[in-house]
Amino acid sequence: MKIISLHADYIRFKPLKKALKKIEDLPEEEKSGSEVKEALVILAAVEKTDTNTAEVVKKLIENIKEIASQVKTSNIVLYPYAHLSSNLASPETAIKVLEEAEKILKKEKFSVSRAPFGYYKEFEMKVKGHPLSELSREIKVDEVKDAEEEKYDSKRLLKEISKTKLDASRLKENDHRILGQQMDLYSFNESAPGMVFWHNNGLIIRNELIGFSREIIKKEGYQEVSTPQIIDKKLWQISGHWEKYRENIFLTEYENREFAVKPMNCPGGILIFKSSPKSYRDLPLRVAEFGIVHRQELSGVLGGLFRVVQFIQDDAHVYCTEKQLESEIEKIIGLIDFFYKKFNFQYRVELSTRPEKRIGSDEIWDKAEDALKKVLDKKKIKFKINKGDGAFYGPKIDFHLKDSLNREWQCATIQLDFSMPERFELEYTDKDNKRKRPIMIHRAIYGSLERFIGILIEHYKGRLPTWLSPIQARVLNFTDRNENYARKIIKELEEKIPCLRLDYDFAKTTVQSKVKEAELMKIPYIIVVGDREEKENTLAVRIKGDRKIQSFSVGDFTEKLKKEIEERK
RNA sequence: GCCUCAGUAGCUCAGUUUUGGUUAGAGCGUUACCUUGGUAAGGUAAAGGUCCUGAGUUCAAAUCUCAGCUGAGGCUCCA
Repeated sequence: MKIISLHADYIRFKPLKKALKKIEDLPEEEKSGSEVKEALVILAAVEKTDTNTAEVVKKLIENIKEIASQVKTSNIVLYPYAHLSSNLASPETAIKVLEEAEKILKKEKFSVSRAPFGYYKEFEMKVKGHPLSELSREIKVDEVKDAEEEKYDSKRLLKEISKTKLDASRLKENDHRILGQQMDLYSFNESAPGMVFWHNNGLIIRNELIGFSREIIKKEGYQEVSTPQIIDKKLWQISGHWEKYRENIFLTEYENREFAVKPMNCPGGILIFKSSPKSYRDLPLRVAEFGIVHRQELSGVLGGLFRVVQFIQDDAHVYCTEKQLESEIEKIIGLIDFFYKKFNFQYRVELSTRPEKRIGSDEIWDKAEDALKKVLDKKKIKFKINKGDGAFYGPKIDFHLKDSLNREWQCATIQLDFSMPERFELEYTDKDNKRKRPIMIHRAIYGSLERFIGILIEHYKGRLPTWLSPIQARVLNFTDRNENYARKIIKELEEKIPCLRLDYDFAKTTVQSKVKEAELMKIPYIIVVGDREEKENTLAVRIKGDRKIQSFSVGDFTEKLKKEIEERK
């Protein structure tokens, strides 16, 4: 807000006609204008930046009071004067500020006149010539200071972010939410609903799964990329997400530009595709991204790791020609089957076909659906057809897995897409030197790492394969006498298997209690050493909960464990 | 988002309605000390509580009322 204060012998003003259409008519007594003597005239312009009107008014009053006491008058004239600024607030805001200021000044025993807002007015005044008779002031509310002044009590707020308490009354014993807590994998907090706080142990599983995927897809000829977390709204308008998916998108802003927190990875990936011209020799182009996405979901659908707001997709986009389509899909189905067999998952397949609202010709849809069907048949995969359930841009194959309550969750997905290449005008130069449009395949194998880990935990009842176990082996000593030998064993194991996740428990309690503790953490290899082992230079190992204890030489055990981890078993 | 249910110590739970009432209890875990043992809980002691948050009713609220948050199951939608 900008003001000029003028200390005048008198001011006379009279409204002539409305300058703004929406302004209400003046009451009769104001139509003839008025005259104020010995006045402090405040020419005022409220600006767009004056959003915190309460603070602005407060500061305006402070300024007026200060000047009024200096020039020794109590007659204030508030005079709207738009010409002081080129960045005016809305008339509503301006009137609000001026009215509020008038009210407060009157309470403080000033005599206040307010010239009508939104009228062309004629005015006449005689300004005194003393040093304080003409002053200009800029009234600014400091945003940072403003935030500080906002009253909050951090101790009280701390009370509000209590830890999330799980109601396990209807859950099975092997529910991932119960096991996740027992095995110290992750937690939730009400301050971030639907978002996972990964503890060290859980993050190990996530990283191992990603590592496994990286290794496999590299062999399959994939590149890997990473795209920004927030991207200008424009991109989502181009992709169509703005219309189709808006209510699920988190919005933010940066320097007066609207940004969307990405709900999907594809549009970002497409920008990489477009960053350089493509040739038919580049196709099929397989690009993977382990991308973090955020989606606003209805609060009632959230649940454990199965349905979350923030998750990582093992996403990939394959850009290919029509001819390559079938073999690419076949490859992806093979890949999904390979991954799911690795975990002994029984999955159910659905083929979703053209919906009523769709883009693309029937011919293309025929081709696309046929391609998907053909590959499924060829692979002898049983599937259910979900008529009309495809995406608006193409048909899809979904892979479903079951949880401990026998509910099905969609994990892997293969989606054909003719829409994005069109909207983003993707092109490659073909053999005949003509520009052609590639087809895009979206695919995810785990689907979301979160959901997949939830299913994994329940599937294995917490007893994960060794390569995924957060703690792969724990060394226990029988008595203090055996601690040195135990440390020697640890050193040897760590030297021979550098990536081994090994820990120990030398607590001065019974072996039974230490074994129990280790079993609760579902540690696959519990290595116990006592006088006997020390004497024979062996290890007594409890393998994957088996009560029959096996004895190994250190060398044999190391070999076995190393092999198992390397082969991801 | 809607319907139903739940939230008390790090974890699992008593206590909460019928009946609001002194300093909110237990087991496990933790810490200290004792115990030196052969594969899912060795002993003793101590520490540990925002009774989800806020407001209301009341002389008095973990307990009653209202609002909100989070979680669970279901509906609907998705990976």
